[in-house]
Amino acid sequence: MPQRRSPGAESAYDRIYAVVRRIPRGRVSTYGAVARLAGLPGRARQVGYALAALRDGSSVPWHRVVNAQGRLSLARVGSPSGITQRLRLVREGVPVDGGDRVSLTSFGWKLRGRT
DNA sequence: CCACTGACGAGTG
DNA sequence: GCACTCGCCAGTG
Repeated sequence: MPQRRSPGAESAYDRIYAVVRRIPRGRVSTYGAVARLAGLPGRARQVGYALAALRDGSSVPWHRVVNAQGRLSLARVGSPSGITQRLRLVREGVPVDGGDRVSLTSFGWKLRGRT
């Protein structure tokens, strides 16, 4: 093991993963929102970087994170995982249109839990 | 150390 | 809705 971390000092990645794990099934959140909830306002890019570092089989529901426009960024960059993301979302009941977009208005994760 | 890239966001035209 | 700019930060060469 490389280095031991100081107690209470979690890495930014750990906090990001912790937030993503809290996104309810059938709902989606955005990179910016996750960053903010993780205590990293303005660092949405780092959220994307953290998710990109995830491996298959991780307990982090990364497919529930889309960009601020409601688009599947993964599909936008032509990544094959975009198909997986779309499939998983639809399977959870989140409709994805032909432009790889989801309605944040209806399915965006709101802490208020309004329906 | 510098330049470039990338699962992003907000602002402007 | 689209194109462009700037801000942010980690990783790579």
